[in-house]
Amino acid sequence: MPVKIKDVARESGVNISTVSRALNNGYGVNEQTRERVVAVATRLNYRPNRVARSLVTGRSHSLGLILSDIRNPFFAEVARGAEDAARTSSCDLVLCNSDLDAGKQMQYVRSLAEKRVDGILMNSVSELSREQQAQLADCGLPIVLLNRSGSTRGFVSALQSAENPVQPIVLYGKFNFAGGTELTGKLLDEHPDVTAIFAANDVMAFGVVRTALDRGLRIPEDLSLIGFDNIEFSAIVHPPLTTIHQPKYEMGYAAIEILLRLAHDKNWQIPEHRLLGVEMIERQSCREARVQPPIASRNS
Amino acid sequence: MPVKIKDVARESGVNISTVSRALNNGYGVNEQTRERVVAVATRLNYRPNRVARSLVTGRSHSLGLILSDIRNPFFAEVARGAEDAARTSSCDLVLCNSDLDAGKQMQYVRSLAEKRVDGILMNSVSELSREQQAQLADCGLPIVLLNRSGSTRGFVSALQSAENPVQPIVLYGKFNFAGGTELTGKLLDEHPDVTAIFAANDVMAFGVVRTALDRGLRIPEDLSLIGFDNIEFSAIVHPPLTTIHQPKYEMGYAAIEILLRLAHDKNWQIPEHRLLGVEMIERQSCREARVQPPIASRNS
DNA sequence: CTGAAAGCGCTAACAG
DNA sequence: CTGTTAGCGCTTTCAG
Repeated sequence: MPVKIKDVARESGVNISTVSRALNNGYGVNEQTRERVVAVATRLNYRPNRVARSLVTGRSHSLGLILSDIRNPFFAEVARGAEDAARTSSCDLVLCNSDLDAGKQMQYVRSLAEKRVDGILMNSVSELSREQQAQLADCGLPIVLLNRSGSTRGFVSALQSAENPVQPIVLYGKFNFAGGTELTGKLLDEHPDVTAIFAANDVMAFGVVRTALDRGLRIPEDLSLIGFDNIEFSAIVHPPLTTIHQPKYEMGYAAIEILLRLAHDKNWQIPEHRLLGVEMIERQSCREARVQPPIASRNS
Repeated sequence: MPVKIKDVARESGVNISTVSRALNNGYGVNEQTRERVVAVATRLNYRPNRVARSLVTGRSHSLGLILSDIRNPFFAEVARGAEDAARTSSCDLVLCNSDLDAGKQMQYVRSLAEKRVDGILMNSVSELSREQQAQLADCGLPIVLLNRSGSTRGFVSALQSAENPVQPIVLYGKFNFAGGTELTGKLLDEHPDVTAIFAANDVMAFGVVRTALDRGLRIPEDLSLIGFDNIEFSAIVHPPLTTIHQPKYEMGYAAIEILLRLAHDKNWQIPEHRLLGVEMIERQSCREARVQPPIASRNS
C-alpha cells in the first residue's frame, strides 16, 4: 500500500539502486539525478521501510531498556537521559518493566534479542543464577548493566567499623512506596526502639514517612530518615528528605553512550565498572548524619 | 552468525517451511516431526529473526508511545499501563518524549512510521496546524490520542457562569515543576491578591507549593491550591494536595487496547472520544472547593 | 555514474 | 503432511 523504493525508481526513470544511493549517502550519484530522485521521493511522500533495511544491514537502530518500574521517578529520569542519548544516534528505545523479576527480565532479553535490537540497557535483579548469567552472556547482544552493586554490604560494614559500631537491622522488600510502608510497619512492630532508617531509595523513604505519620512518629524528632536518589520530589515532601544524590539523567545518558559504542566497535572494550559520584543532600529528615555515605548503592 | 531457520531445517532433516510451521502454530505438521524440530531448535538455541518475519507479515508487533515527558509521574503511570496492555498481545513499546514540541512530535511520528510500528499512542500538543493534522492522518497508521481536550475553556466558562461569577487569570507555560514555579512567581508578582490557584497538573502544583513556601505564603491559609491527576506523591507533599483524580494506569491500558484493535480489525470503528471518569480528591491544600470540577481536562 | 542481480531470514501459497 | 517457490523492500557487490 505505501509507496516503495520501486515506485520512486519508476517515477524518476532510474534503477532502485540509484534511488537507494541518492536517498542515503548520496555518494557516487550524479547531482542532477540525485535532486530529481529526492524531488520525486518527496512528491510521492516516500517513507523507506526500515524493517527491510534492518534485515539487510543487520542493525535495527533500536535499543532495549529494561527497568524495574518506570513509575519510580529515579528510573523515569534515567529513561529520559537514555532516550535523549539514543536520539543523538537516531536510535529508539524499547521500554520494558521487569519489576525486578528474574523470569520476566530474561524473557524481555530474549524477546529483544529476537527483535534484533542493537543492545540492551538494564538494571538487573541482584542475584542471577549461573544459567541466567550464561543466557545473558550468549544472547549475542551488548548489554550494559546499570547501578547494580550487589547488596548493602558496604553500608553494613561501614556501620560496623564506625567509631561507635552499630549492628543495623536489614529488611528486604519491594522497592516502591508500598514496600516502604510495609517494611516500616514490620520494622516498628518488631523493633519499636529504632531511631533511624536508611531507605534504599527515596520512594521507599516516602513510604517510611507515610507510616511514621500514621503511627504518630515525628520525623526527625522521633525517627531519623535518609533516602537515596534525590528524586525531584524529595525536596517538597514533608519533612524535606535528607538523601543521597545520584546523577540520574546523566547515568542514563552515559549508559547509552557506552552501549552505542559497544554496539558499533565490535572490539571496543570498557572498564567493567563505572562509578559516578554521589553526594549527600542534607535536608530535614535526619537529626545527624555523621556516618560516611556508602560507596556502592542500589536501586530498584 | 546467529543460527537461522535454515540451520534448524538442515539439522532436523526437513524443509525450512516445515520448521516455520512447527515453530509457529504447529498446525498441519506431524506431531513427531514437530517435536523433533522443536528439540533441534532448542538445542541450537534458535531465535527467530523477528525483523525478517515482520518484513513478510507486515506487522512489527511494536507500538509507538509519544509522551511529553516520562518524568511526569502522570505519564510514567500511563506508560506502565500501556506497557502492560501491550505485553498481553506480545507487542512492545517504543518510548518517545516530545516535550510537547510539535516539530519533535511529527518527527517521531515519521520515524515510527518508517519503522512500521503497528500504531501510535500519543498525547498531542494542543494546537496542530492543518498540515500537521493531514500528515498525521495519512501516515498510514492507527493513532490514538490521549487526554487532549484542547484548552481550559470548560474551566473558565464554568467559573464565569457560577453563582458568583469569577474571571480567572489564565497563564500558560511549561507543564512541569519549573513551569509551576515560574508561572506562580509571575502570577504573584502581577496579582499579589490572588487567593486560589488551579494548576493544570500535580507536578505544576508542586511548583506552586515551592514558590508559595519561598514567599512565605501558607497553603491553604493564604493561598488555596488544587492540582490535577492525583499522582501518588500528591498525598505526601506538604500540605497534602487537593486534586482531581485520573485513572492513569487504566487510561494507558485502555488506550493501547483500543489501538491494538484498531491495528487488527481494519474496519473496526470507535467513537471518536472516550472520556474516563475523574474524581475530586479533597485533601488539605484548598480551603473551599465548591466549584464544579471541569469535565474536560488536560495534561502535559 | 548507473543498472542488474543476489541476497538479508522468514512466511505463505501452491503443489505434490 | 511436507517440499518448492515466490516474494516482503531494501542494500550492496559487481559489471558495464
